[in-house]
Amino acid sequence: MGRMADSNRRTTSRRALYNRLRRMVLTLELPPGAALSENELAASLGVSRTPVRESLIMLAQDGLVQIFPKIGSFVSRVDPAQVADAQFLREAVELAALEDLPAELDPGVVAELRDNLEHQRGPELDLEEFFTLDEAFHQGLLRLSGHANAWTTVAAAKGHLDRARRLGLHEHASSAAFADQHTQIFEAVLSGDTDGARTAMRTHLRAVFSDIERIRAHSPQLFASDPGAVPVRRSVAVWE
Amino acid sequence: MGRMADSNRRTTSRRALYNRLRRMVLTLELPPGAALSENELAASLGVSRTPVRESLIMLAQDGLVQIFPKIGSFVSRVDPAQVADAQFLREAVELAALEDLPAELDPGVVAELRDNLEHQRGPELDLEEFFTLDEAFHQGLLRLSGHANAWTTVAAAKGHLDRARRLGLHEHASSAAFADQHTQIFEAVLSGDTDGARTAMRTHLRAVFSDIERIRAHSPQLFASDPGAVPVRRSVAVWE
DNA sequence: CGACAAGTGCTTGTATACAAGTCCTGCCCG
DNA sequence: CGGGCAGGACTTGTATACAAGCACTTGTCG
Repeated sequence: MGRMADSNRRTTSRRALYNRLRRMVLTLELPPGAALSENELAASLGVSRTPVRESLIMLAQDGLVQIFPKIGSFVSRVDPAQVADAQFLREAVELAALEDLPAELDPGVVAELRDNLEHQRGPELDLEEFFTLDEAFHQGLLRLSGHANAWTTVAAAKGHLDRARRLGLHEHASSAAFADQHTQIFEAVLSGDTDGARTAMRTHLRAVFSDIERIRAHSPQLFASDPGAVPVRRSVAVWE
Repeated sequence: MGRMADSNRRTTSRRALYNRLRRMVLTLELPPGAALSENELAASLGVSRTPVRESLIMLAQDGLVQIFPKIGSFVSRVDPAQVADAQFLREAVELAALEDLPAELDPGVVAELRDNLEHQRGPELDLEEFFTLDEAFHQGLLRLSGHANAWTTVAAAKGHLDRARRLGLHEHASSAAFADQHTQIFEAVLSGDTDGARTAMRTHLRAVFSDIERIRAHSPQLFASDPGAVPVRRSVAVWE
């Protein structure tokens, strides 16, 4: 997350573009490897190259876009190394948060989490909806431990991980299993069983991770083999 | 760390500026709160506004610079909340890494760490030198656990923490005490005493943190009180 | 027929001009 | 003397023009 760089009321078009493109990248609407032409984007969005270009630079800073000078800009492929890093980091942070839980849990957040879990069991659950709930659940746990802001830092480094997870959810909706794991974690937290919560969390996060490995074998073209490799320019390019 | 966004051989002037300004911000050569005029920078560096501006946008994305539209760009003040976040994150990651140490430690890295610690005890130690050694020491520990890359992610979020630490080191050189703590951690790692290493690490990191709190009371103007507050434009501005 | 080379169209990088907003200064008027 | 308002000097935001480089296409020559 860009950590709210400008922070001003007036929304500049660069910022709007950044948010929009970022969402499109994270939701895979812009798939890994997709070419992002500054000219095309500018024309289709009705602005000049400048704000487009600057928003791409911001996304590149997030690691979500790669800019090759004089060649082109591309949605970065999911980098397994970065996914692993983000996974390790996330596990470390979430487990540390569980160790840091106060004796008295914030009842508001607890209620919110309970509500969240109930929704997760909903029968007709859109993948995007589940993803949002999942995100909110984990963030809620961090808020319980008083480290809400740390989540935004983790979220910033989580771009590659999130895209990989989304790929996993797209392929086989295993949301029910994840919902069960969430419930297990939550109940351990409520009963004050820190060790149990940590174990359940570890199990959960590793399940997510192995899901990703499976996906990688299945759709290798979305992953980067050599991070330095330059994508070929769409020659005959089916592309739309 | 910008995670090497372009990754190409040819160094663009934007990238050079980014690296240069970034270093200046992190070393406090550009102190928190300093105004960064695109025009001034461009003129003094002999380039146009474009690369200057774009490098500032990258720094803003890192949270090291704040851009207020139509008002100005400023080196961001050290945000205590972000420092605390980075501290929590760092502790979580480094402790998790200690739990992840392999049975057989890489002898090359071990030798490197031993060498590093020896240098830390050097009599005439520049603050910058100590800081570099400190950084290398912690990174080395992460490499031992096989999570070298996770360090770069942590480093990216560590900007505010690092600047606060540097402030602390500037005020009273307590490097000797830190060197002792480093040695204690290292020896616990070598002897396979995971719990001892974790305890020592926790003690060490918290000592660093309390150092920061002390500095904040001492030099509050370098810290942000209200993160959303807009700096006043230098009116008569002593400024240089 | 094959290989090489100029050409063409794309890309991003940089420079510059202008637009729009903010803040301070100083004049003018009550 | 004090208040208000206009102007100017600064800021960043956006648009546009041109420069430089890469990749493919195509024509030409051996």
